[in-house]
Amino acid sequence: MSDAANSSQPKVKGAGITAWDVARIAGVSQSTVSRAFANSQLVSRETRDRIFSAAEQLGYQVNIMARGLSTQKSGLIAVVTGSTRNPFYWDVLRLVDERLQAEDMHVMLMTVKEGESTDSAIRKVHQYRVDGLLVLSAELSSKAIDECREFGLPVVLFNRYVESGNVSAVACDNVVAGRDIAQFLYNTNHRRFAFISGLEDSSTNKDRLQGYCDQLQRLGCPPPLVEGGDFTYEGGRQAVKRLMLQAERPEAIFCANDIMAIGALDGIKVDLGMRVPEDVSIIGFDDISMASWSGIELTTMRQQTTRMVESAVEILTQRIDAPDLKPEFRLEPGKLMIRRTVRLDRQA
Amino acid sequence: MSDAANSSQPKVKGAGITAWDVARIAGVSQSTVSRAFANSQLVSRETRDRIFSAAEQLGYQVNIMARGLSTQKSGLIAVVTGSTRNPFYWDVLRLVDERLQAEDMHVMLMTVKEGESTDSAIRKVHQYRVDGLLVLSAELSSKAIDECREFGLPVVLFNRYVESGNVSAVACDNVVAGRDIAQFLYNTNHRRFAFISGLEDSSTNKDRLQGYCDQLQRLGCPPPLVEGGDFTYEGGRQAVKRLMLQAERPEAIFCANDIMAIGALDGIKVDLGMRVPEDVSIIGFDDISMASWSGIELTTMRQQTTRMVESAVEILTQRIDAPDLKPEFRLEPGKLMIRRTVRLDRQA
DNA sequence: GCGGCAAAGGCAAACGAATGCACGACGAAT
DNA sequence: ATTCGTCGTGCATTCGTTTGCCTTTGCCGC
Repeated sequence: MSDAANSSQPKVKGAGITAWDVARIAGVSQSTVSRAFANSQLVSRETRDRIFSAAEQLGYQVNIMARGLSTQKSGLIAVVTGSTRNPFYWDVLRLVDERLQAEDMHVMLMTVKEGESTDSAIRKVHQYRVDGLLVLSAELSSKAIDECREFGLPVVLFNRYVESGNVSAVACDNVVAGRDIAQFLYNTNHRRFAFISGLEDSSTNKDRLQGYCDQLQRLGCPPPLVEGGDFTYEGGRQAVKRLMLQAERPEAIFCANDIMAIGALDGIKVDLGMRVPEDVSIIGFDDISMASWSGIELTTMRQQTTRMVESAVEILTQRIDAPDLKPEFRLEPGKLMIRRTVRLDRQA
Repeated sequence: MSDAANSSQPKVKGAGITAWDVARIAGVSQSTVSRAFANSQLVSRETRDRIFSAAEQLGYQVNIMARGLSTQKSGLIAVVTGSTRNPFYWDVLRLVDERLQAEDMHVMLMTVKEGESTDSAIRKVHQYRVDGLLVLSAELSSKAIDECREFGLPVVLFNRYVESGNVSAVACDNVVAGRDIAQFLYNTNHRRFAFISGLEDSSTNKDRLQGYCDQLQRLGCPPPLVEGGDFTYEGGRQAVKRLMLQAERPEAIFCANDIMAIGALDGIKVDLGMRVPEDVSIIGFDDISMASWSGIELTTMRQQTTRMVESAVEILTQRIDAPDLKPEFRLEPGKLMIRRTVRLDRQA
C-alpha cells in the first residue's frame, strides 16, 4: 500500500535525510543540528527539543561515515580470530560485542584463515580506519601486529602476548594456573603426569606448560610426558592413546584446552576401554559450556572471560582516547572448577 | 629506534596519506589516483604503475569512509544474532565472514540481547549505512525487519522467515526434514513418538514439528508428545524426564536441535539410568561438531551450512546491486547423519 | 590540411557532518 | 549608560573520495 507512483517530497521516511533537512524543519542551521546530536552544551533546551522532534519526524539518523570523515573515528573495532571451531571464542565474541556496544562502538569481524596471508586483513583494518584492534587468536603474526601499533592503532591481544612486551594484552594467568593445576593434582596424590599441548608455540600453551612443569619440579616430581593435540577434539583423542600406551602410564593428564580434554575423555573410555578418573585423571582449561554437561563433568580451569573482556575493552578504549598510554599487560586469575574427572581420594 | 623528535615530512608511513599525496608523487591528479584504485579502464598502463608504486611507497590505503560518503555504500553487512550459546552460530558466522570477505564486504556484528529492545540495533544499522542485513536469530521482531526492508535495505533471514513472505530467506527445508525424520523412525520400527521443542513460535521449530506430525499422521501413528526444551542443554535434559515419566513412554524422541538432544541423552543416561538407543531413540538437528564426538555419536539432521551461507550471501549481494529484485526464498535440504542414538534393528 | 574521434586525464562539485570563528543578544558589573 | 562576558547560533571550511563533464593530445581518413 502507499506505493503511489511519484517522488516529489515524501520519500520513504528516513531514506536520504541529512542534518540539513532536519535543520530546515527545526528552523536552525545544520551546525546546530550537529551539535545537538553530539550532545554539546552549546544548544539551548528548547532548540534541542525542536531539533529532536524534527529528527524524529523525518527519521533522521546521523551518517557515521560522514561523521567519521570529519572526526577520524569509525567507531569500529576489528576483532581478529582464527578459524577455530572452539566455541570458547563464540562466548568471548558475544561478550566483546556486548561491552563495546555499551561504549557505542562496534565489532568488525576479521577471521583470518589458517595458513593464509594476513596482509589483506591488515589492509582492511587501515581502509576502514578502525579505532582499535582486538586479537583473539594466534593467526596474526607479531610482525603484522607491530605494523598496526606503529601506525598508532591501539592493539590488545587476548590470551596471548608477544615477547617484545610493547603491545597491550590481557590473558588468563596461565603460568599460575598451570602451577595450581600441578599442585592440585599433587595434593590429590597423583605422581606421574602428562600434558596434551595445543599449538606448540602459542604463548598460551607455553605458559600453561611452564607453570605446570615448574611446580612439578618444585614438588620433586618427574617432568610430564608431553603429546601434541592441536587444540582439537580429534587431536586430544589421539594424543591420549599415545600417552596411555607408554610403559609408565601417567596418572593425571592436563590438557591445554577443554576440547582436547573432552577428546581425551572419549579416547580413554571408547578407544582404550578405561575409566576416568579411576584409571587416569583428566583436567582441562577454559570451562566451555560443554564442560559442565553431565555426560562430561570435566574438572577444568575456568577462564574468567567476563572480567577478561572487560579489561580488554577498557584498555582499548583508554588508548583510543589517549593513544600515548603505555601498553598494559593484565592477568586475570583462573578458577579451578572441580567436577568429576580428577580422582579426589587421598589414598594412593 | 627512529623516534627522532620532529614532524616535518616523514610522518609514520601510511599515517594520514591521502590520494592527493599519491597524486603529487606520481605527478597526476587526484582523480586519476581514484580511478586507478577503482580499476577504471581510463588510466593508461604506465600511469597506473606509477600511481601504484607511489602508493606503495607511501603506504596509501583508500579511506573507506570517504569512499562510502561518495558512493553511499559502506561495504558492511550487519549480522544480527541473539545471545545464544549454541556453537552452531559460531560455525555459521565464520562461514559468513569468509564468503563476504571474498566479495570485499565485511561483517558488522549486532548481537541483540534476549529481552531487550532492538531499536538501538536498528538505529545502528541505519547510522552505519550498512549495505545489507543478515538475520541469524529470532530476536529481531518482524516489525523491525519490515522497517529495514521499507528503508530499501536488503534483508536475508537465515533459518527463519516471516509470514508476509516479502523478505528473502534461506533455510534448511525444515518441513521435509521433519517428515524424513518421522519416516526414518517409522522405518526403524518406532511407533510411539515425542518431540522436544525449542522456542515454541520460531518458524524453525514450528516447521520441524509440522513435518514430523504430518508424516506421522500419514503413517497412521498417533501424534507425538511434545515438551518444551528452550533450545538449551538443560532444557532438553529436563524435558526428557517429563516425557519418560508418562504412562505411555515414547520410543523415539526428535529434538529440535542438537544441544537439546545432547541434554536429553544425558538426562536419560544419568538422571533416569536408561540406555540409548535400547530404551529410547534420540535424534537431533543441526549436526554441530559435538554431535559426532564419540562420547555422543548423535544421529541428527545436518544443516548444510556451507550451501546455506553461500545462498544467503548470494541473495544479499544480488539485491545490493539491484535493490528491486523480488524477495527470494531458498530451501536447502537437510542430510540425515545416522550415528548411534537411534535403534536400527527391524524387529520391534 | 582539416574534421572528427577516442583515449587519457584534469576540474570541481557533490557526499554529510564537525568545528573554529564571528556575531548578536542579553545580563551583570562598573 | 558603557563595557565586558557568556550563551546560543550561523557561516564557511574541512575531512578524502567519486564522478560527470571538459580539455588536451594524437591519430586516422579523406
